[in-house]
This record gives sequence, C-alpha cells and structure tokens, in this order.
Amino acid sequence: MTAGADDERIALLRFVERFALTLREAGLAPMPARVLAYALADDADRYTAGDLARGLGVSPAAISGAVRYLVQVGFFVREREPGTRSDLYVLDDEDLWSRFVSAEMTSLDRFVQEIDRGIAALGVDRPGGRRLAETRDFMAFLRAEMADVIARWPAERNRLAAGRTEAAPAG
Amino acid sequence: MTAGADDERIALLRFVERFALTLREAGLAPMPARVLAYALADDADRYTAGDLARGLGVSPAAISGAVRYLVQVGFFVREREPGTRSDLYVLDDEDLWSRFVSAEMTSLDRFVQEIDRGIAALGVDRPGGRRLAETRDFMAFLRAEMADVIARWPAERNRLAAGRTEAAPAG
DNA sequence: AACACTGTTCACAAGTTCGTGAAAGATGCG
DNA sequence: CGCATCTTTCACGAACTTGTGAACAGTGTT
Repeated sequence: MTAGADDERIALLRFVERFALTLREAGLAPMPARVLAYALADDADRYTAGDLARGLGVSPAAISGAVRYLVQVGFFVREREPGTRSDLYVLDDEDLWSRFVSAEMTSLDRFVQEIDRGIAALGVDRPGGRRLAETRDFMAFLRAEMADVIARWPAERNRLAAGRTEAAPAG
Repeated sequence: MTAGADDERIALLRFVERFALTLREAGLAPMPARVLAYALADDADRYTAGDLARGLGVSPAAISGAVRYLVQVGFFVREREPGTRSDLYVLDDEDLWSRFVSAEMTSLDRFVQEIDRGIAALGVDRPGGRRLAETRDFMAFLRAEMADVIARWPAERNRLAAGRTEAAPAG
C-alpha cells in the first residue's frame, strides 16, 4: 500500500500545480499560490513551514516568503504551541474566501480613487472625462454589490450545508 | 496656448500611467493597460494604431500586440472606413465594463472546474476534500451573484444618468 | 507599375521575477 | 552553556517579460 500512498501524493501535487495556476491568474504569486492550494487540499489542519516545504518538495526559503504573504493577506493565521520552536500556519477557514473577495474590493476602491484623481486633473466635461466618470460609477457600483454578496455568503453556506446533512443520513 | 495643450497632454499621460498601473494589478499586461487607459481618457471616440502610438509615445510595434489583445478580450471593436488603409479601434462603450467582469466570471468558472477535477481525483471524504468542496461552492455562488450584479448595472446606470441630467439643467 | 504610407512580425537587449543554496538567526533541550 | 532543530535572509543564476528597431507585407494613390 506504500505505492498507493505515493500515487496519492503525486495526484495531490498534480492538483496543487493546476489549482495554483488558476490562483495565479487571479493575482497570486506562484509560491503563495502553491502553498495555499496545498494547505487547502491536504488533510492536516495546521502546518509548520517545514511541513509545507517537504510536502511541496521546495526549499524552506521559498516557503518563508510565501507564508509571510499569506498571513498578511489573511489566508493563514499564525499560531504557536507553547514549548515549540516553529510557528503553525492554519487556514483561516471561516471567512477564507470572503477575504479573497475583500482584496478585490480593495482593488476596486483603488480604481475609484485613481479615476477621481484623473477626473479632477483632466476635467469631466469632455468625451474622455465622461467615459472616466462612467467607469468610476461602475466600479463604485460593483464594489457596493460585492459587499452585499459577501454578506449573503454565510447564509447561503449554511443552506448548502443543511441540504447536504439532510440528504446524506436521512435519504 | 500651445504650452497649455502641452500641459494637458502631460497631465493626460501621467493619469494614463497611474491608471494603467491599477489595470495591471487587475491582471492586464502593461501595454494593453496603457492603451486602454489612453483610449478611455482621451477625447477621440476612435483611434488608429498610429494615433495610439503617437499619443502614448511608444513604438507602433508595441501597439500592434496590445490592440490585438484588447480586441480579443472585447474592450475594443475593430472598424474599417471604406477607402482607408488603417483599422479604427473603438471602445465598445456600452458594455465595456460588463465585459471586464465577464472575464472575472470566466475565471470563476475555471476555479469551479479545476476544483471539481481535484475532488474527483482526491476524494471529498477527507478534511482537504471538504475544504475543496466548500471552496467550490463559494466560487459557484460568487459566479452566480456576479451575473446578477452585471444584469442590474444597465438600470443603475440609467438611474445615475437621470439623476445627473435632472440636477444639472433643472436645479 | 512604382510609390508612399500604415501596420505587423521578428530577433534582440534590458529589466524583472522566481526559487535555490549557503549563511546567519532564533529557540528549546541536554 | 553549547547543541540541535527549524526558519529567515541574502546573493545569485535561470527563466520569463517587455518594448524597441529593422525588415517585411498589404493597400490605396499617382
């Protein structure tokens, strides 16, 4: 059965690479993307930096920067067991993906801000100015709507979970 | 007044660079970002490749790839005036930013798809599998909600426009 | 039919990003 | 107090990206 475990690890790493690619397209750097994908898909609920390095087969140095970023952005929470010399990284399960969208919202805020500056400098009473103003309005609209959507997620999540537990043991 | 026109051009290019930076953070490549920012902020409603090259002060070669990308993604529409030897690039004004979000939705679709593959390969009946399943659900939820949001934009846009024309001449 | 003008393709140089290995820095243990 | 273990920092090499200049191709004009 050792070969089976190896196969599973290979399958896991294959998925990690694929999913990391998707995360990169969404804006993450390569190594943070891999680490996040690995921490999501593997079964542990907390990882040391060494776990991640060995699990992914990359150098500890590469992990260091990646986890710093992931903690800063809010995907990971850093923990420390007393009498232990390594930090533990835990997926911030509850609102992991809400944070993901929150980052997008920050980006939208930046859009609005930059365009406002542009309009102030260039004037709104020209074709270009009107296009900028409309772009601004769209970004502001989108930002507000996204906030609503995020707020609705916990309820939807519970609804889905309820549906699953209902179907599985009863049906 | 020639100095004034120069100043305006400098201010415009300054804005273009700033805004392009924001667009790059949202995933666009540098040159497409500049071209899009320039086409939005300047006053013409259609541009030849030469216009864009001269306006931005970059080589025609750089424009070529940028407009091809922008047309492909749907930001620009290519037009041709009969008896003319250059294509005209027009901002696809109406649903310019809806397209922008549609691209995001495609990206979300890809998320769902990749995770489904992962779950199929790795199994859902483990901690990692459950995390993947929840991630999948969130992405699917977000995708559906985004579609709603886009659908609401035209109405909101009209509402905003009505508010403005009401306030300006009447008030 | 040759020309003038516009846009595209290609190879290259400059700059940037990425991950590694080696060295240094913490921190608990004997 | 020194050791062992784990992590972080740093400099480097490889790979990739970006924009340019030059040659090429297409198209209307003379």
